[in-house]
Amino acid sequence: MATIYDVAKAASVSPKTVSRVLNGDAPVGKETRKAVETAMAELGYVPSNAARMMRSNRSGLIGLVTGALSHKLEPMEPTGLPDLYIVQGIQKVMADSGKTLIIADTGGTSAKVPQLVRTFLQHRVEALIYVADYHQQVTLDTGAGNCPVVLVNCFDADGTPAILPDDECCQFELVTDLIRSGHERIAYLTLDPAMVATELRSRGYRAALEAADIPYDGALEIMARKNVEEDDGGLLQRALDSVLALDGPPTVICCGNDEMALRLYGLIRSRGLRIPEDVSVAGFDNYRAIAETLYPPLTTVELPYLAMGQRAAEIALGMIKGEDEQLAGPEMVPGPVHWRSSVTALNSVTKLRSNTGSTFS
Amino acid sequence: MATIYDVAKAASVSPKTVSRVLNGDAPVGKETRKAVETAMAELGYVPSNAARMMRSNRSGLIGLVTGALSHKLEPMEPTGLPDLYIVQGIQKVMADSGKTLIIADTGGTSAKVPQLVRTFLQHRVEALIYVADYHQQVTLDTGAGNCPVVLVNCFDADGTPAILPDDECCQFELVTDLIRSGHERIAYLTLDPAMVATELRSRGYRAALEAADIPYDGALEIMARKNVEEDDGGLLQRALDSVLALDGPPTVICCGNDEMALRLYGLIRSRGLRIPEDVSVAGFDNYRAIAETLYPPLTTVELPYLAMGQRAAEIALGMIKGEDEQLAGPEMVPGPVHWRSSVTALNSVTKLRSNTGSTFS
DNA sequence: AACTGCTATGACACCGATGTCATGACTTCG
DNA sequence: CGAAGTCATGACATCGGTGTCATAGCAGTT
Repeated sequence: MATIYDVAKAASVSPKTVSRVLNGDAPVGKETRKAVETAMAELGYVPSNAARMMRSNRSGLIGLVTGALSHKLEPMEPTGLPDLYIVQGIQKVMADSGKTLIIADTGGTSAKVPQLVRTFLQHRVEALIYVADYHQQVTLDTGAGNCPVVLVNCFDADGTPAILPDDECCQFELVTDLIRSGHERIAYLTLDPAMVATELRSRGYRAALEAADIPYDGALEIMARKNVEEDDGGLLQRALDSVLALDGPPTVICCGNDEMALRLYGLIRSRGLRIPEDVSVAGFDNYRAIAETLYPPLTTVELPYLAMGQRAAEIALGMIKGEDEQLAGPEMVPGPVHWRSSVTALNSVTKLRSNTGSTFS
Repeated sequence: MATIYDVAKAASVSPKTVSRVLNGDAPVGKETRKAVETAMAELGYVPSNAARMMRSNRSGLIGLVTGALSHKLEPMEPTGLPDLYIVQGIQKVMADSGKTLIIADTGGTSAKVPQLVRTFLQHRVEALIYVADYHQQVTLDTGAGNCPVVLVNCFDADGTPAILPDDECCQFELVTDLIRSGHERIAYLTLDPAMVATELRSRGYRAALEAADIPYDGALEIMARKNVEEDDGGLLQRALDSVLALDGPPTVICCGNDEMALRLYGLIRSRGLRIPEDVSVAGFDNYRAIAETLYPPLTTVELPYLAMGQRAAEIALGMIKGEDEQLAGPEMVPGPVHWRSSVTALNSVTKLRSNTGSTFS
């Protein structure tokens, strides 16, 4: 690989002059510049980041630790593929800032994290971003020293900057939209309560009811999914039977995620009911392969993973620049409701329903 | 950040001795070693890869160019998320070899590739891997010079080493398994013929029929999906009607992918038919969120994305080591059939069907 | 005793960039 | 015309490690 000295020799100038052409930080004669550029092209010269970094101490690298690449091997997927969208958001912002992402995967074992962080520090990353595969609390033993750290889709007890999906707000918006469409008996089949998101969404569900002066009916909110092998879908089936048997059966059923909704479609139809004429269904995650492919297409909420990734990247960049806007705790990012035909309007003023609070479609 | 000199001073030894402790490439006295290790721990010393690289010329970095992170923003997803599994496979092998992955995303614009490659070369990556989001031909203007390049899920005209899914073999295995189960009238609803995979799979389908002495009936093989906005699913509906109206209707319907199968479930049931009692269904991709969630679970083929990634990484590592086992063209990797209850056996000798050719379950 | 061989360590140059400072040519101004 | 300022360029040190070679101490050999 050609070095700056080779180029200098070929162009009959000093290495420093080549450096000046490269960085444009000092005036260079027209002739000289042309000679240098020719030499560079002929030799296929590409400057070495390593050498450059030794003086400047700026690696241009951002370290990203995630389980995104491995967690899909696990049998249980609590949600869709949030982390990938997050990584995507981060990548986009970083690329626009001229930073290069270096990625390491935990392989599902958080014990590997310190090792991975060490590797990153060896490469002198300018910031570290940790992306979790679902909304959870973590205890990160980074040993990252003074390297900026941002958590995404997770938070810790030490007030490390964190970007989180606003599960509560999302569920609130969805249920509020349902209420605007005339629904009042709204069932909610929840995910495993062990998940942080479950509790948050439940709050959003209740808050929306309360805001509309609809009394909360505990019989309508049922846990219908457990993250254990024994849950073969039986929970969902029983939950459905339970709410349908109520005196005032629900006109719409909210699901903890889109996969649950997909199963529910089958269960509802096998009971001879139509969607949405007899009962409406709403999901969560906007898992498009499901939500858009189902018939009728599924009304669901999109967690703002892409936006979260972007925001996390912005925060990280800010911390690199030393801006003191360091948020000392979690920042919640809301996401939009995707209204599709799996939910029918019970009143005629459908148009009242608008995309409140959504920042993107 | 502490340097090797700081450590040397703290331990009252020469920098070179610290280096020896780090790399274990020469004997170091017990006492001395302990002193150095203590100093390193106290100072939180992490060696700089940049400095190390300047002498050794080994960056420990592997460059990965992909559209994996952005293509899911596109409205049309021809297949599942193959590239992610590929990246996962690569990551795993590279991590095991102590290499760090640096990732850049094309953002869907292949025009960005030269720029990305340049960045990688600046970081002196030891190899470049390009991952496409679906099986296709590419023309890569890398300008990578003498840096090893491996293509995954795509190939070019120059004989660059490439790892490809064996679409033909996969479809062959699936159809052969169907035939073993007693099916003879096997419909095949294909994807857009513009895709490389479509033609290959079609060949596999016909080869399986031929191997079993079942005459090929063109009326059973219908294009049912086009990658254009106008295709709202109408093609699939008409294709289904068409095969069901035949004199000898199919006993099993193969789909170009799992999403198509998901839609087909709905269409078949809306015609009052049961799956698999009245007609069996098979998919393609083993898109688990769909295949395992549907009721009944979907028989489908898994393209060996993970294995492809691993293989690509191995090839790349081999090229780095300078091994001459360089394959000069594409290498095809087969994948396993996942047999689930969406296909019924028409004969009683179900047990004949075994996981032929599958290397993993 | 002189020599060989091994262990443990340090001095020093070097990798490929860039920051600092110096220098020579030329312009501009009082 | 001489002083001051600008432009274009180069010499040299430096960043943080590692390769090479030298050296000193201490067996073991003959």
